[in-house]
Amino acid sequence: MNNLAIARVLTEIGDLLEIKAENPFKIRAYRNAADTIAHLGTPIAEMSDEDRRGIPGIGKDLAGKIAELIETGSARYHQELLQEFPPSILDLLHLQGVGPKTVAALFHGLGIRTLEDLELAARGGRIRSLKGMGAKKEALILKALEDRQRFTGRRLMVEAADAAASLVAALREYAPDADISPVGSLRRGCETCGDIDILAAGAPPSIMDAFTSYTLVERILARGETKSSVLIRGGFQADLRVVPKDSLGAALQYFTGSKAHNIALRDRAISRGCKLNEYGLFRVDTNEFVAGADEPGIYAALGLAFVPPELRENRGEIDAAEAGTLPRLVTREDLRGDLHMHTTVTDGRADAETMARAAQASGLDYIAITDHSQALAMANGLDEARALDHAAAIRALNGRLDGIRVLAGIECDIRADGTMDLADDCLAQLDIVIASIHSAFSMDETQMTERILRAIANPHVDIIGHPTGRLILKREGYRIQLERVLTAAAEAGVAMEINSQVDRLDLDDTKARIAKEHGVKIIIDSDAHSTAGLGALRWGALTARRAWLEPADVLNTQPLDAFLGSLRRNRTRHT
DNA sequence: GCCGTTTTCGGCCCGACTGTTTTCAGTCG
Repeated sequence: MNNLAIARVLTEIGDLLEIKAENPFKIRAYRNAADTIAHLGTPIAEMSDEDRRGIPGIGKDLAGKIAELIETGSARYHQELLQEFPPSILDLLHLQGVGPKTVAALFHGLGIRTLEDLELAARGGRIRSLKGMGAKKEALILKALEDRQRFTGRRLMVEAADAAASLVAALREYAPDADISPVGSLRRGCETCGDIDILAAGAPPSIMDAFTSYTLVERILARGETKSSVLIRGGFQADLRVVPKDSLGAALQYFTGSKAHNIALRDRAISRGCKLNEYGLFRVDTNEFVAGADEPGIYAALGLAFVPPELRENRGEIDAAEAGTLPRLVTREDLRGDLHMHTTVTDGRADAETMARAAQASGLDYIAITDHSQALAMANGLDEARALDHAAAIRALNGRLDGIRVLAGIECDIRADGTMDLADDCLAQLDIVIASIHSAFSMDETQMTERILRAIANPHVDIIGHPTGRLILKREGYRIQLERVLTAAAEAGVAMEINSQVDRLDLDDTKARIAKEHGVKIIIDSDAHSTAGLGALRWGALTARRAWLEPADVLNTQPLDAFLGSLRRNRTRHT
């Protein structure tokens, strides 16, 4: 069983326990563990029992259940719970406005087991026969069933960012003196977002009207003095919170999350005789306001260095903030070059010169043109002769450009057997080579690992492109033994890419962090297929920040000469 | 179920909004 499968079982146990009205802290323990394991990076199946128990939030009991899952593929405790409740009942729990208490009442009171049962009962007016439920609740449930398809699940960060930007612009126009900004997972730079959270500090109460009457609002879920929720066209839920200006910092902290980070921070507040909420940090005994006007003030009052939003996942950042060892995170502005892009010679939409001028305008000092190799026939991939002609044309381009340097490279396919799609003497004549997999995804883990190891062993390969091949929300990455790949890359001096395409972000944050721990250097690049595509670097940089990367971890933060010198092909060989 | 330079037992984050209510439980983030 892999980490995600184990996490799913633990989450399901948590959900079932909640319907059973078990101890809420026990439920939290299961969910915490599920979240931790889902983001672990290394396969928990390969860890020793002792190492597993060293993971925060995993104790004797959970370690036992995890071992049982790995050894037998299921857990007795989980199966026992499923004897009590049919698994289809969990679908009910995921409806908007339906929680564990409602699910339990529906199941025990009316025998409702499925979404179909629920719809029939609601239409038949039978829900209102239950204690604490009325006609409105019935209507709410029917709405939730209706919205289920359109408004469930997470979406790509870029879609949330776009939707949030228009909404924030509209609100700022309404209340120009207020501090209005996106918070939540969007501010943390998460690769997907489930909803859009917006904070308005110092806005007049009437901003709620501006919010609920925003042109794209389809339905109002809640409307209060300080908090409202709406569904907007395109499938997002958006929440607006209003606080006084004095509470700006506390509210930013509170609504940026994550939940796990906030719980840990409030724990810390309690241990220091304080209480932390969205209005500020207060002494419990005197109710004295300690901090809250600005966000760094909250962290300082708790004895912590300011934690950048991207790190707030309770993955070690609080200890690091206490010890003063937080990284100085890389920024988009630190990037001097972009080493992966395509032109009209293969499947891009602009020629090399247009791409170069656009890159220069975006503040870059150097780029590499890396069109596809021949295996990608549908993209008009290059054979050796065309690749070398293209390289000559790219180098000639430098004579017409001033202030930006263009490198001649290739994104060369890694064939199924691990050999490169172009001959070594061709690759040797280029300035930079990215090796990527675009075919035969469904190999087993060992074969796929050997395939990439063979590519790393080729002395002309500088970078492994989108190393796991995942497409966010669409396709899981191919299965590889990441540790082996990273160890080999570190030894060979091959860099790993963070591909900035919004549906790739590959390596992802967790894996890029592990790469850094293995001493592997990272290259953040856009994989642009048009001039607009160059803007994607922003998302790659966010992912790198979530991976705790500093400028020194990222090769293309360096000036051109130093960058070239750090490429595998140009490094002095140690024998 | 986890966790402990106060604790191996007794803690475990916090507040807003809704609906069905005469004071609050349930849900959500």
